[in-house]
Amino acid sequence: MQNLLFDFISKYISLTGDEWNAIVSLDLFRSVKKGAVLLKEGQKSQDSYFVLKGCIRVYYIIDGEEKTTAFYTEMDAFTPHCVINKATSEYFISCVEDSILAVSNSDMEVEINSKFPKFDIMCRMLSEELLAKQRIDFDEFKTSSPEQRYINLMQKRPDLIQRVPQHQLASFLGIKPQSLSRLRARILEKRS
Amino acid sequence: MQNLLFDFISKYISLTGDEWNAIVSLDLFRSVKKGAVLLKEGQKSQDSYFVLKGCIRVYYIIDGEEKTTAFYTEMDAFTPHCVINKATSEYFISCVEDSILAVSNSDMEVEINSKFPKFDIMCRMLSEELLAKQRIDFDEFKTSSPEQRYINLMQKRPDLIQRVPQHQLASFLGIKPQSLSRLRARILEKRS
DNA sequence: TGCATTTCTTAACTTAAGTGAACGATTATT
DNA sequence: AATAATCGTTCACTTAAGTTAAGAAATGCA
Repeated sequence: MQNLLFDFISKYISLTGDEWNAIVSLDLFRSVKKGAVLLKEGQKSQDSYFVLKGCIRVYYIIDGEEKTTAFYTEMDAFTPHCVINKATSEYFISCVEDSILAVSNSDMEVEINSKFPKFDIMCRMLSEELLAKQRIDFDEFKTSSPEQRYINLMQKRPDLIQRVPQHQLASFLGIKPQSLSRLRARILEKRS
Repeated sequence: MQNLLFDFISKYISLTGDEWNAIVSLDLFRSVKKGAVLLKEGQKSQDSYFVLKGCIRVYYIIDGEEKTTAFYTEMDAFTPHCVINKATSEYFISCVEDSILAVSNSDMEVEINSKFPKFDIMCRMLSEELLAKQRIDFDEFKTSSPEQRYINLMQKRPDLIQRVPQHQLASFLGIKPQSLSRLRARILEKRS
């Protein structure tokens, strides 16, 4: 399981044994049960996540309704907004499935980064890449209809459709669960 | 005008005279006329932008139609996707108004960053911040209706409504120009 | 296992966005 | 200054999403 993290980091920088040992010694790995809430609205946190196995989701509660806006799965990295701007969280994070995560807090990161400046470079590369990628996702969302978004999702993240409840998928696509049901029926209709 | 860039950088790191001189000597500042196209779909580029004055926009041409997805105004920094992943651009960038930009290319950045590692830290902080901020914007977009999005825009970026053509605003809000007209009339109706 | 809760789907109705077209108003172009 | 092109708005009509409600299926819990 640790190998996955090693492989991920190796995409950005090459690690010496010492550097890798420093990471391992941080004891980052956590098993988390399905349904567990990692962060609540209004809480403060310093934790960043890397998903080794499983799936976590970001959701808001607006007028008593859950609105899911993001899913992170295997090999996805995620630092909540509240960690960056040192405020209280505007959203919840919970586990969609039993998951294994690498959880690092910002103190650890400051320490590791000061010892190995290479990690700063990695973090920069990673967040620049994620920023540009997310920009494209956002653009795609803006420029397409709910039906197109669902079809895109089938192509780009087909696993999500299987492993995530429909009502969570719906708000992820920016619509209501009933609309998603209807839209799926419409697509099946067309295919036949 | 240069002061604006200095102030911006100072939000992240403190600069020595030498460091600031190194930046100034790069001769980054460009005047760009309204309507000028900075990047075309299919082109390669290494340029990142920082807006000192004016406004630039990102747009796609889909089925012959322009779809505007982003505006960058005073004190906004923007690195196109194609610079990060070294591919050809999937979108256009053009000038909404006569503008003054700081344009840096990645070679310069590599050079400056290797001389002054501090800049790597700044880039990391900046892109982490932008990533988290954009995540919130995306979430807000997903969880609200076109009408709510427009009302949000009135509060958060009222200048955009004044300085940008309606049809560009419309696709920025994920709708057609006619719908934006209608929606604005609806809001005025309610206020009276 | 049985009961309760949650989830998904379907349906009828309402509301708002998409579409195509027309119209002045503004802006560019020659 | 005259002409063309673009832009913003309005309208009538179509299409799809939101809403409310109901029922079936799946899930969780006792």
